[in-house]
Amino acid sequence: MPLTQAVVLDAAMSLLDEVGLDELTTRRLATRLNVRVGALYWHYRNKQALLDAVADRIIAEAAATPLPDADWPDQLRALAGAQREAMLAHPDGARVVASMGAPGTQARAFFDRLIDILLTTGRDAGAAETGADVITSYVNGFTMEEQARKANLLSRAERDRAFDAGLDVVLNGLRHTP
Amino acid sequence: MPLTQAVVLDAAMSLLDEVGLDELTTRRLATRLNVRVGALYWHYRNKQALLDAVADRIIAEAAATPLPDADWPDQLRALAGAQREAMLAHPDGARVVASMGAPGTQARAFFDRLIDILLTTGRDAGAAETGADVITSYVNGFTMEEQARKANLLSRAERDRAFDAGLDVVLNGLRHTP
DNA sequence: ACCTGAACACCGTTCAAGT
DNA sequence: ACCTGAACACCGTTCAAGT
Repeated sequence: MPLTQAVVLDAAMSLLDEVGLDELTTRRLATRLNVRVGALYWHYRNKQALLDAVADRIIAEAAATPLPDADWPDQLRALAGAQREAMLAHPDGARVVASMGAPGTQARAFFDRLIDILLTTGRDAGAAETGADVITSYVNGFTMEEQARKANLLSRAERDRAFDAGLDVVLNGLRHTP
Repeated sequence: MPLTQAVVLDAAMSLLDEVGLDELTTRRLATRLNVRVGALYWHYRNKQALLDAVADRIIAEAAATPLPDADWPDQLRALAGAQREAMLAHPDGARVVASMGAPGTQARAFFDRLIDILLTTGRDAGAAETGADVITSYVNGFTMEEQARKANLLSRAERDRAFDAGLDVVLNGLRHTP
């Protein structure tokens, strides 16, 4: 049967999981799909478009996480944690997400969930956006650093503690910023 | 005269400034230095080692910023702002810093300045490290996103306001976290 | 010590031509 | 509509040999 965007994307995801971003090449991907390289360009305009789809699929795992029946800081904690998990679940996941050319549907959906929670705290739209920005910047910055440099130095438990401690600072900031 | 690490690094910096990270290739760099590609490998083990040096030089601009004679939140603000400026001053600066393989002398020096300021607030070593981590994660995460996706959508003034608003949240968090 | 010459094993992208 | 064949214009890295 012919290739589809979804089939190419699935193959790209498993190639990423097996070899990491630097070895995720269009040629390897084509070989894996039993197709010549040029065929990929019928389904994705270029490699970056494919990587954007990969990023959005990673974020989809976080965007789908159920909200706990708890207060807003714990809800934000759940989403922030899910976003970190989703990126850590794939080699170079944070780098793929950070190098995204344009936010996809899932990225927007995830961001909107943060906004919605923050709006329940009596913030106006601007303050909610600031809050969502701080959280995503912190999560992406932390996880990028973690995956690039700390994963082989610190245990997973130590990194979890560091992430949670930093997130507490951010959430305390949101509590005390109008 | 023969090449040195410093000469190669200088050329790499100006090539980055002119063409960006994706076009900063060892071959272009060699051409610019009037040398064959292989010569670079006498001075740097590989391309990543050179990029690490580039990253450390970018951070050097922030690490050298003078501390204002102000309270600790304003001092942290100055350092965080300088780090963002340093990355924004070069195309893909945030991506270069975030993709750093190992922190160099300047990265450590910058981090230590954050730690020192946080230690003046009565925090213990662990809490100071958490604080420095939150700040660098936020600054790197924000600037990465900014340079990759927002620079052409929002004006510099709008992005400055967004950065400052988020930084205020982080600093309020530090104020209200023991 | 420092660089050249030359090779090795790759890349991403395009596009006429096939089916 | 979807893919092949084949090319174009590159990559990063290594290393014997030169100076």
